[in-house]
Amino acid sequence: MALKAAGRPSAETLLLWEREQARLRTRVLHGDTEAWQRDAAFSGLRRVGGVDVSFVRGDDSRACASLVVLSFPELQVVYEDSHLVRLKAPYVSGFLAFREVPFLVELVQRLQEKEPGLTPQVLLVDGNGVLHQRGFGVACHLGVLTDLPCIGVAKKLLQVDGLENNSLHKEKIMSLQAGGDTFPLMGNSGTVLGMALKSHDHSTKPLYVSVGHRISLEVAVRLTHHCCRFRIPEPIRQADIRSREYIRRTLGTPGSPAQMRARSREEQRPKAYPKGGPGPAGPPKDSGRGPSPDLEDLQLCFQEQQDGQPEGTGHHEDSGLRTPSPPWEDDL
DNA sequence: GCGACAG
DNA sequence: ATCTTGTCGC
Repeated sequence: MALKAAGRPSAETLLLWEREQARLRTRVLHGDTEAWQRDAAFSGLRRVGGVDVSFVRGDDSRACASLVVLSFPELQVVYEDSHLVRLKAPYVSGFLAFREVPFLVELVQRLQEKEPGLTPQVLLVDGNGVLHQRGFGVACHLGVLTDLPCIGVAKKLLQVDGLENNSLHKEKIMSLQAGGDTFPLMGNSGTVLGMALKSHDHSTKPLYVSVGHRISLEVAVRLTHHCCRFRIPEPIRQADIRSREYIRRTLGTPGSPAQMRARSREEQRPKAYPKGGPGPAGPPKDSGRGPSPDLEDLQLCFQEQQDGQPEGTGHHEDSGLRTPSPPWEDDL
């Protein structure tokens, strides 16, 4: 009865999934249940978790699930667990949780067994909460199954209940001024399903924050903003970076053009230099350099330039004069 | 046939 | 979700 990780689930499966979502939905706790959520400075909040799943390009059944815990408000990683997993369900919009959530629950359980003292007081989840076709996105699903406060943070607007990424929506985005600015996402039903959040001053694309479990929308938005050193909140960003890094290091990307080129370069070059140091025209690369400034951040910002609008200012022709706020820092 | 489509 | 180019600045 094991589902293939690729291919569309049958209509019967989708009906079962819908019933499961409806059943679990009754267990969502709305509103703030923790003392720190009521405090203007989040006093008492010490640990914020983030989860993410990264995928193997050529393989539709393997992925890496990561859970990280960060100190608050410092946002330093104090726990990480990355695990290679075998996917059992395909991605279907509206049913993301059935693909990812089993592994996320397992990561939380492992943490509670090994390091219960590091259990996060709130979890930021890549995806939506109640901003969902049936009001039960992955952040609600994970929240109910773990009973941890959860916040849904999506990078794209899920167009449900009349919400549309149309010109009016884009106007509202452009009207956002400073980091922390928001506008409500009101469905046809008249309910506010979530908030669009400008996560920092120079971010073009907003985040779409919605409630998962045991937290109010206002607190969810304010906390998400407090977690943003760059566009993506640090807990999710660290989980993303670490899960991708795990895949890159263990599986590489066999077969990809870039990997093939990298491999042939690697084979032609001697791995050790027994005598003369680095070969003929080999300037000593970086000898005593400290950790170079977040290389990962640059990758994220390029991704934004891809799925975002081409951002007409992305030229380098305006040399010399001014360096206002480079458009490519959007994801930093 | 066409548009939509969290991750 | 995944891949991808090249460039500036410290």
